[in-house]
Amino acid sequence: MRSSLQPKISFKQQMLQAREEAIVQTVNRLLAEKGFDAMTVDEVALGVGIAKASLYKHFPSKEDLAAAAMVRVLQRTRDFLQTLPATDAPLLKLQALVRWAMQVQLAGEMPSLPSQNSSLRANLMGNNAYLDVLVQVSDQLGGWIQAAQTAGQINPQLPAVAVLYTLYARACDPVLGFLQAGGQHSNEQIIEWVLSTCFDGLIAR
Amino acid sequence: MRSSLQPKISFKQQMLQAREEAIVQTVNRLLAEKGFDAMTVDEVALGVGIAKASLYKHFPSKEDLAAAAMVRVLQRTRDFLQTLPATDAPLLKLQALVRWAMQVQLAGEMPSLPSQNSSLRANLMGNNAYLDVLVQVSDQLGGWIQAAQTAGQINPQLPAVAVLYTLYARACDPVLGFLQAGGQHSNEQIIEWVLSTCFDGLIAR
DNA sequence: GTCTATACTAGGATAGAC
DNA sequence: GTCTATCCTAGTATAGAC
Repeated sequence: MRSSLQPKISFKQQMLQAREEAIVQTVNRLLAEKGFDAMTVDEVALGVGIAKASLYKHFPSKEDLAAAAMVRVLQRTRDFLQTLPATDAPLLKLQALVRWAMQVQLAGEMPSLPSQNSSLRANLMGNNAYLDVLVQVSDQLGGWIQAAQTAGQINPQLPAVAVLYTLYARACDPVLGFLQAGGQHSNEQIIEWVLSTCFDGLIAR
Repeated sequence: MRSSLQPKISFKQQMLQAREEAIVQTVNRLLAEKGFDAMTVDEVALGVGIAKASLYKHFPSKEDLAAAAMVRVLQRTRDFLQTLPATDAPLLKLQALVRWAMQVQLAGEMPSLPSQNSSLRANLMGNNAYLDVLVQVSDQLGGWIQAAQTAGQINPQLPAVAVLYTLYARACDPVLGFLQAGGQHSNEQIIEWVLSTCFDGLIAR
């Protein structure tokens, strides 16, 4: 009985999920392009090709739209981390992550939220899907950071949390965009330079 | 004849300048606290203690208010650079600058503008006072950077402009605020850590 | 769950008197 | 140049029909 109904339900759910995925993809692009404040819900609706009111049936507020995009990018991050060979040294994996995140940013797919906005922060802190995946990623990275410090690869004098924040910050470093705007260098070249400043520092080794 | 009138004119001008200085100071604080988008002109007027319309007699738009705050902080920067002993090594002066900028940020006095906002960028690019002092500071720093690279102190493989952007970026690095929000460490300690990641890198030396 | 049409508010900017 | 009062657009969110 139930099994004969399952396909229909599943189909409906798939449609719903596909629609929401389209929405979140548009939000992600707009957040990367213009940031949270400059992004308007009208633009999102236009980009998805549905009415604004329909958007609000899926997500109850603009903040929730942004949160969904953040969840998505964190899931992509978590998935990427899982593709890294367990045999690689922790430092190598951290560098791979930062390189990957910079590629995402230069490809215009890294959503950026204002770190100051309070209503947005409150919403995120009440969003369990967001908190869950953020903790997952942070735990994974935190483990690698401590291992790399114990192995003497990453400066053990730095608190692990400072290292973690630094890595997160590089993922949305404005330096990338500035260098790209100059138009003089390839994305690959830019990424290697910023990677170098991040891990090796400005001072010559 | 003229000389007997000068005091009165000068007094008026001084009052004007003092009023505008008070405005810019308030704008600076609000920009540091909440950023450009979240700052409202009403708040500025309230903070200064004058009517909003009066504000618009001094500055024709919100963008011009922000520009004035940026000019002010760049002038402070230029003045700070001039206090550095000419005998100091270029690298030492660059480190002193970054340390100073971080102190300013942690003191809540570093105005932060969204690097994406287009109307704001257009306004800044048409503001000669801003461009002038920006060029002054950038030229000064650019000279030190190249000298430090020639001396083999700063990694000569990096383009000077990449180094310059990196220094500017550290001045408004969100990592500082995150670490400060943790409430675990002193401002001095936080600054030394971020300075270390900036110049020495994450990898142990 | 999608649409059109609209409510409502915040916030940048201005009018006009003094 | 300062004020009070107001305009007006943009933008979030919702009502109500289908």
